Amino acid sequence: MTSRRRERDALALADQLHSAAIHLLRHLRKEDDASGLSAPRLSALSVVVFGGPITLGQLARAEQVKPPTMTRIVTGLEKDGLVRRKGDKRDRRLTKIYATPKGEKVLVAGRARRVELLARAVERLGATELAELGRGAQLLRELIDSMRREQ
Amino acid sequence: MTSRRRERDALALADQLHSAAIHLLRHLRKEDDASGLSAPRLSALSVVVFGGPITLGQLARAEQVKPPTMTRIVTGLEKDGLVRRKGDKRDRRLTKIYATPKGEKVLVAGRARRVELLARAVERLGATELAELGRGAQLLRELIDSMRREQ
DNA sequence: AAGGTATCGTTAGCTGTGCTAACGATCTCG
DNA sequence: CGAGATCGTTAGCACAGCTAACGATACCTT
Repeated sequence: MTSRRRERDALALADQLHSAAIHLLRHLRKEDDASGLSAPRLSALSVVVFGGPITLGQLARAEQVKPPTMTRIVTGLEKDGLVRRKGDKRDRRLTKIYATPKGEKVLVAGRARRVELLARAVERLGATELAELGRGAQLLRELIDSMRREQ
Repeated sequence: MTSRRRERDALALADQLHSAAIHLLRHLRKEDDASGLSAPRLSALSVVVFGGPITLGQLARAEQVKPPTMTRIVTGLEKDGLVRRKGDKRDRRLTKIYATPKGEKVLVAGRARRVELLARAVERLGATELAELGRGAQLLRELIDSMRREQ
């Protein structure tokens, strides 16, 4: 029965991916700390910087988080001057989040520091492995997107 | 300069992996919650179940966490009857952690539920993509191991 | 044998992230 | 105008991560 085998493979792979994600983040968290930004803040700031002005609710959805959680993340970023809140003129229920110049700078610097460890490890790979891992990352992203759509 | 390009590729890849890990865990956390076990507890329980009796310190190192953190994780698992502490006869400073039968059962059930969402998504892949993603997962694990060995 | 040092696990206390419930403010639509 | 929907915030809970400090135990050197 080949479907049995497929299912077992899928389960084993899912488990490996889960475990890898946990351990990867534990390593990178140390680098995040060096920049003074936690992983969730860095991730949210990244969305704001690259996704332009965005409402808090949209940001929460983008980060797969409930609004109260995003409120505090944004508050933390704002306290550090990386982001600022601005009410929407049209709909005054909305809070738009803008990246400050400092926020953009810190993001770039933080990102470089954050991925340095991982990038150093990546650089030790051969060209073939680099391509294979890149393909894996792409597939993983697509997988996550498909999970989100299914929900 | 080809090294420039390599560096840029490595950085972009590191960034993708980081982002993917964050979003993957956010999705799976919902399934973890359904089993009553958080991701760190599930991960620690898994090590105990499959890694046999183990000291708290070894468990902390295996999970890339400081001892006080592991103390609380184990306390939570013990309170749920999934694990039990037992002093080592030889070296009475050590606390050995044992999985209970209930712990083993819960791990299996929790794991199945946890990876179901991810496995469903994985099963939608073609055979080629499945193999590619498997290769990516393997490389990622090796990458993490090499990061751990580095420092 | 004894005393100093090292190791192990725990406790205490801080920060940050996640949630739900409830609320006030605002918009929308009948 | 008023009822209901939507948005962000506040309050309060649980958990996970850390450092610092401590008691208990083991080890080692004298």
